Amino acid sequence: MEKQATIKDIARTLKISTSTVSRALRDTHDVKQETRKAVMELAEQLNYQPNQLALHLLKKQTHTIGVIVPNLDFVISTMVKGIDEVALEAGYTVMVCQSNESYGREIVNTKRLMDSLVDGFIVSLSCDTMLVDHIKKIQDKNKPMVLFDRVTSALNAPKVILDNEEAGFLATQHLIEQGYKRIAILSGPKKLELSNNRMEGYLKALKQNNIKVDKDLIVYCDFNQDYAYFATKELLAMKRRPDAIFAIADKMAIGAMLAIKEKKLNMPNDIGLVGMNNDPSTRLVTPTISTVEMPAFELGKTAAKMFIEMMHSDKDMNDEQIVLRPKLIIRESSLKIVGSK
Amino acid sequence: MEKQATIKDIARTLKISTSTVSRALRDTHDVKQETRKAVMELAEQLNYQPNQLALHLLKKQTHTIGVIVPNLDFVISTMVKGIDEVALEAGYTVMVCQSNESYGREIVNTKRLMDSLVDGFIVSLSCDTMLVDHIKKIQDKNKPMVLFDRVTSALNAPKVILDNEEAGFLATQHLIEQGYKRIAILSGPKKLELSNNRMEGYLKALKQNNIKVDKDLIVYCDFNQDYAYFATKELLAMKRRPDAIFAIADKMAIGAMLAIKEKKLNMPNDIGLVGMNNDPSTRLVTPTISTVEMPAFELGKTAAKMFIEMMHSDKDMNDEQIVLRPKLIIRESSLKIVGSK
DNA sequence: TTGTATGCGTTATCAT
DNA sequence: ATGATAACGCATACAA
Repeated sequence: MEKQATIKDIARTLKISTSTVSRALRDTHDVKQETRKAVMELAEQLNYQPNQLALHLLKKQTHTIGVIVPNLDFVISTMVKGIDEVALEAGYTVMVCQSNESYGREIVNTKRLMDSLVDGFIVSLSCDTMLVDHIKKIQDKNKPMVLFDRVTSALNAPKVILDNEEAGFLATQHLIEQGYKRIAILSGPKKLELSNNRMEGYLKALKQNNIKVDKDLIVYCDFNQDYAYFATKELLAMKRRPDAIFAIADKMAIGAMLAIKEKKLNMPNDIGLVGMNNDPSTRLVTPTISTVEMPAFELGKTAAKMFIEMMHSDKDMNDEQIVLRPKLIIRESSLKIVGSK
Repeated sequence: MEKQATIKDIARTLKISTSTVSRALRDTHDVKQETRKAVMELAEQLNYQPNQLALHLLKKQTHTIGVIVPNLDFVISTMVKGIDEVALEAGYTVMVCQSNESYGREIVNTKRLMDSLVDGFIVSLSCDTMLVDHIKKIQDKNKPMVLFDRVTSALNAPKVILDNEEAGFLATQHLIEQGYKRIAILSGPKKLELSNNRMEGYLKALKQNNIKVDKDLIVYCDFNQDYAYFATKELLAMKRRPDAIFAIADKMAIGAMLAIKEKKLNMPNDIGLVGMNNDPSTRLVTPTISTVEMPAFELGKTAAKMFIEMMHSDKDMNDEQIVLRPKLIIRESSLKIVGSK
């Protein structure tokens, strides 16, 4: 309806200067009780709200965090919720931009937010991202930035991640303990370090158990159900097919499950399956799918806390890295009851 | 690294006035080729980027849209993706705030964004929202606002919604055609008009088929799997239990499914089930769950387009309402093959 | 074609 | 205790 009232309006009406109004609105001292009261009352009456834009320009900060994520699937939106929670409490507003797994989109988004809109960034890389110059630009401008979940060693920045090697190890070791011998891995895009780390956990488990690595059982896949479905079909068509599959994301595990069912193979008896992320659907399908859970909400919160700390301190935090622990959740798809075979 | 270069820096270096620089950077005429070229080159070299905050203050707009959503589940994040797409193309940046289905949180979020941070809002209400004064305030300040998906007639604003009555009708009519007689509905919170509209579709279908309404078969439920699970258990414990259930959201349908399976009832033979939203998990479970699909991405895009139109025109659009059509997807949970009983 | 002055809303510095 | 003024970075009406 009406135009937003400003300090000037108050000053004019009360026939005092804008500086006095400004002070009355904030300071406790240096202003007469009487004036202060008058100002407060009029402000209330006019429903005065300080113009944030003016403050932003003046203070050169916006109290806004740019959050760049590859998409908003279950796990990531849980992380975002964590970021949100901490940010809100610290007085920050969050701008979430999804890059849709596109490198180009990620660049556009960071560029747009960079130009004085946000104080800093919390970033998780898209699958598609190879070069990280656009991220380096953030650092060049001295804006605080924290990487989380999908990080890269090409960037020297504070990071909050899952212990992905441990996750890969847990899943694989579990399959081995259940008696599976030929364990395939559906890994993610090679560009993502997270894929490689989970794979290293897989390799480590094989090695510790003296199982020879079979290159044919290592498949690189997109984070995508359909792709995983086709990849699994191929795996199952091998002369010596795998007797277990570790998919490094539940979306892919679901794709694998569909291929396995189509082939009329029984889980866990004919073939074992473990996914990762504890996506709600893994509990709903038949059989239920074992998975490695990551503390997504906690991870988001931690990233935000780290960001806030980085904002408020001036020490170099680029070497800091917080690693959270994954947790194995055993369900039907990989649990061979003793003697059930 | 270095401080961001400003127009002043360029002016000083080139020994010309800031206004000339400003013009050279934008206008085509009114500036000598020579000067223009010099300015452009120096700007390039200094990596000059206009300070958005200054522009915001000057123009009194931010080219930012505040998007308030109750959460970021599958359907909603699909809608947000649609909003994002259109907004980006139109040169707007999107600030997504999830209210977590909390009335209080919704208020905090709108308030925070309102204070000169965004040019307007695209809003979907939280389950919990009863009063809409905080939304009315947006309108009082003459900020464009579009409601989508979860809307309320308490607000006079442009709206983009699904034809929820039609959705309810489609689902119920389908169940009736499959021969189900005692059809229960798991409806959502009464506060949400969307719940009531879907329910009206349900009632309409019953009426058209001369089926008497049984109040015991109408259950109000939270949008939540667990709640639906317990509600369904109660329904199934009735002396004359329903032989079909329409859950107005897939999350609830999943809850219902779990209760049905626990009771060892067969879908679709002993009992039929239809959900709504076409959540990916409905295709994964056994049996697959019939559902009513809404064009979520399209709905988001439409809302954003409407918002942009509202920004650029000054005609009163408060009475506009765009209604999108739902689509029934029949799957195993409700399809009785003829003679299969 | 270019420069000067003013303003967007606020706070901080320096007077008074 | 309060006021005048400058500044944040930019655009624009008005002069020249």
